[in-house]
Amino acid sequence: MTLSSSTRERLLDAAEEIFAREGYRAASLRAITTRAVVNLAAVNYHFGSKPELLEAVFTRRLQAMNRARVHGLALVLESARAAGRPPKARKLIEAFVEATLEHARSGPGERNFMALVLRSLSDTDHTVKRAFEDFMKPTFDALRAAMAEALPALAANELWWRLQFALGAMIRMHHLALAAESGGNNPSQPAVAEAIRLLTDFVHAGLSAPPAARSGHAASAQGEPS
Amino acid sequence: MTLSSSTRERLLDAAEEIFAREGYRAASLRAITTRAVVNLAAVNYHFGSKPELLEAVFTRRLQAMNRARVHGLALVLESARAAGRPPKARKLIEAFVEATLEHARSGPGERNFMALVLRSLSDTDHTVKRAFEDFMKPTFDALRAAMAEALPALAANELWWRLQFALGAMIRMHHLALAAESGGNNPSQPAVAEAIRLLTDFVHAGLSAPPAARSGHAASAQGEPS
DNA sequence: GTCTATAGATTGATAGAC
DNA sequence: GTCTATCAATCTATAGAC
Repeated sequence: MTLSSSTRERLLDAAEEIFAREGYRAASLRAITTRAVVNLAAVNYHFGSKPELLEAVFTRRLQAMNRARVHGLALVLESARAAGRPPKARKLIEAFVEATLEHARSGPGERNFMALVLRSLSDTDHTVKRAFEDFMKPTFDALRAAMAEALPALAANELWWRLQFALGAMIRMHHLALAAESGGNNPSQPAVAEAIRLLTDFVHAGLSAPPAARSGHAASAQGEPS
Repeated sequence: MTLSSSTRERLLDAAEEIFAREGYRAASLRAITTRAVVNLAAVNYHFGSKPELLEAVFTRRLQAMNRARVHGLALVLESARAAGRPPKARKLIEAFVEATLEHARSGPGERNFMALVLRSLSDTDHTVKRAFEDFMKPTFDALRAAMAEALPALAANELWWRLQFALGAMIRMHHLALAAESGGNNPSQPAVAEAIRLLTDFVHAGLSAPPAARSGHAASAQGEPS
């Protein structure tokens, strides 16, 4: 933890790291302030409370992260439009996955933040859920809109679910990569690069599979609530 | 919480439920003993400590759950062998997913336990990780062995990753179903049934996609450590 | 803005009567 | 086996000196 930055930022860095490693609930303000080499009372002075500190950690990096992903999608859409043809599903997946990983590796802070995001995806703590609620949505919507152009044959409901499955596969890869990384046994960089390629293949095949034959009730055509 | 069962079992039931809902760390022994209508000191008397209580919760249902899944796979393998042909990947997926869901719905206790398993998959707490460590492995190995017969063209490494992606998709479906279920807005039973069918389609397409063209280094042919 | 000191609540665990 | 009572540790948050 560099002492050159302000107390406020050192607190955000330390919180990001410890929330990611220990989880929101298990992380104590004492551990965070100690890591930040800052007085315990500074949290209350600068942020007010522990929940507000978590919120500040999120808002600091969310914009940049989502912008990187949506930008990656936009590039693919643009070049497809310029060529007068629909975008390719595979290109969109690659853009999304690569933008995410590239951003997550752009610095140590971003790396910690990615770990925190991953954790938060399955954290059921009330505070975490609320702070994280609107995070995936704009990005997911952008992905869905782009993918709808690439796969016009899919019903809205079917596309929604397939994208959720794709997200699940992607999240699992991140989990395994992160666990191997911090778990001591180094999976070596090439293995991760290989995994990304395998992920793209898998997800692409799943998304591009022929639409399910409608077996009766078409009532499930509308998207999910959330 | 029925009062007809023993103190020990009422504690296990209550712990299962509250660990699943609040998470291991956030769940207090007071909340658990209150729910079980049992004295606070009973936890220490019957199990010794909080970690040991968690372990007892796991071991109570693990066997039955994994047996149901492995049995589902075995049935498919058997009938394929009887017919003298390799098993179908789709049948294996269906068997695995259905055995899991069927078991998870076989009773209120099993339902809670499934929620706890889901939580534990991404819990980074030391105690939870240790208690959960060897849980997925035997089942995953059975799935991998069966699937290797169905998809002999895939390299071991590639099959390993694809199965992990498939698991990720499955886990995500469970997460969404569970969140919708406990989140008030009822996704209606048919929607979940539809999701299972869509999941099977997605996963099957991903698993059965043609093997990746080996792009140079064949060093990644061995399976992952864990 | 940063510090010390501490309030106030909650936790896991246990001693000892019954 | 079950109870009451309580210890010791830990937590978030805050009051008030500097």
